[in-house]
Amino acid sequence: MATDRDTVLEAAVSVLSRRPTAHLDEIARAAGISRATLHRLFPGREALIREVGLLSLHRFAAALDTATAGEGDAEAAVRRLVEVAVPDAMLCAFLAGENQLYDDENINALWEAQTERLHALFLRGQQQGVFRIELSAAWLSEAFFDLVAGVGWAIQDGRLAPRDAAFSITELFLGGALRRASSPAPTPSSARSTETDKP
Amino acid sequence: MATDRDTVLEAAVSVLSRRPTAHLDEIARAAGISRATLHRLFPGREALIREVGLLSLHRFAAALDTATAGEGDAEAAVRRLVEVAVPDAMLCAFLAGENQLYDDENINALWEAQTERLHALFLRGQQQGVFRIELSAAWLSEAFFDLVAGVGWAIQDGRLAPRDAAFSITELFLGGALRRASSPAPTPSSARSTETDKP
DNA sequence: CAATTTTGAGACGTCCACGTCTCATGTGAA
DNA sequence: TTCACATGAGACGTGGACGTCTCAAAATTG
Repeated sequence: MATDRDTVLEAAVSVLSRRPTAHLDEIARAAGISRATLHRLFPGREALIREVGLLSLHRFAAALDTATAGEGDAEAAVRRLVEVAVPDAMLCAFLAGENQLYDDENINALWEAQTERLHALFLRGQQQGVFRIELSAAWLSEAFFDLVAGVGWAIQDGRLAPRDAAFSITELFLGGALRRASSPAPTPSSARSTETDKP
Repeated sequence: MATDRDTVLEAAVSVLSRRPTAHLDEIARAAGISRATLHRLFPGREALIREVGLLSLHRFAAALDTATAGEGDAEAAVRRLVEVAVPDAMLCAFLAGENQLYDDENINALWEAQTERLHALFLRGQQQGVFRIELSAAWLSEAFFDLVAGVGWAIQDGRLAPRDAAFSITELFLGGALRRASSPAPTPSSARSTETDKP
């Protein structure tokens, strides 16, 4: 049963995303198995968190695939991506917290690749004229991933209902990222000047 | 020199926010002091991270204070808050990652208090009619903090220029949170229904 | 039912980070 | 200069998590 490993890994994520220093006992108990079995599945702690990272990255890559994030209207692509990525939001939360501390070259390359795909999506949206250009595509990618990760944490802690997650992300993010048809886009230079409160 | 402790704590944040399992050697080196001096300043690891949490919470509370987040127009309050909170974004990143794993009752109470202040700000904005009501105030608080934390990480990793941080957060977040004057607000129920891509 | 495999529980030994100590060096004040 | 104090470097003991092992119980398979 190859799915058994994934089940354990998902349980590990739910623990590690909140308490990165959790003992293996705790992770094993969260997965419903004994510490011995955990060691039979994964040689050690290092291997475990490495596989957790890989699973998370593969899941996110799969989300980008099934959402066909690289094709068509960028706004629609973002909506699809959110819908598909939210179930794995906790894995994204783990990635956001752990970020780039892996020595594994393979993992870093995978991470870079997915980041690049996200970046390309928002860049395409800007070229299509649907996303604002005052906000850099890099920042849009960053913020998008932060919101997905935040949703993962919030759901785990019971602060957000899972059924509201996709709607919440989509509305908030697109509201800030989409270029409003009517209003002329403010230039970054004009907006950067320290604007005070109200006229 | 009371500021010495804070300097060390800030250095500790920059390490711990990215690698929560970092050894004390690493933290000491990041702070430019020896492990012995680190132990002289803080009795142990537990005390260190506890004080890091306290510093972070106090800084965020101070940001809410100096931004007078509890008064006046909610939109202007958010703009002020972003401007003041961004310099301490890394501390928020630490809080976001560590979240609620403290046994200390004092810290948890402090955390709850600041969360409540944020929540009240967005609730007030909704009552004033400036913030969208389809997005719950709880979610707005959550997302706001996530973005600030994300900016902290991004700045540390050099993915975002510090001078762009406040503008990026403000524009993206307010763009999604502000109620657009013209368009009628979509109801959550209508929006929740699985909307496909484009008509 | 019998045989095989898998799992859980527990007992070890090992290793490393932590906490404490001492001592030499460096720094500031008298 | 001299003294008092703080700091850095290093050694040392300890505790606890980790990794490995064994054995009994349970599950699966025939």
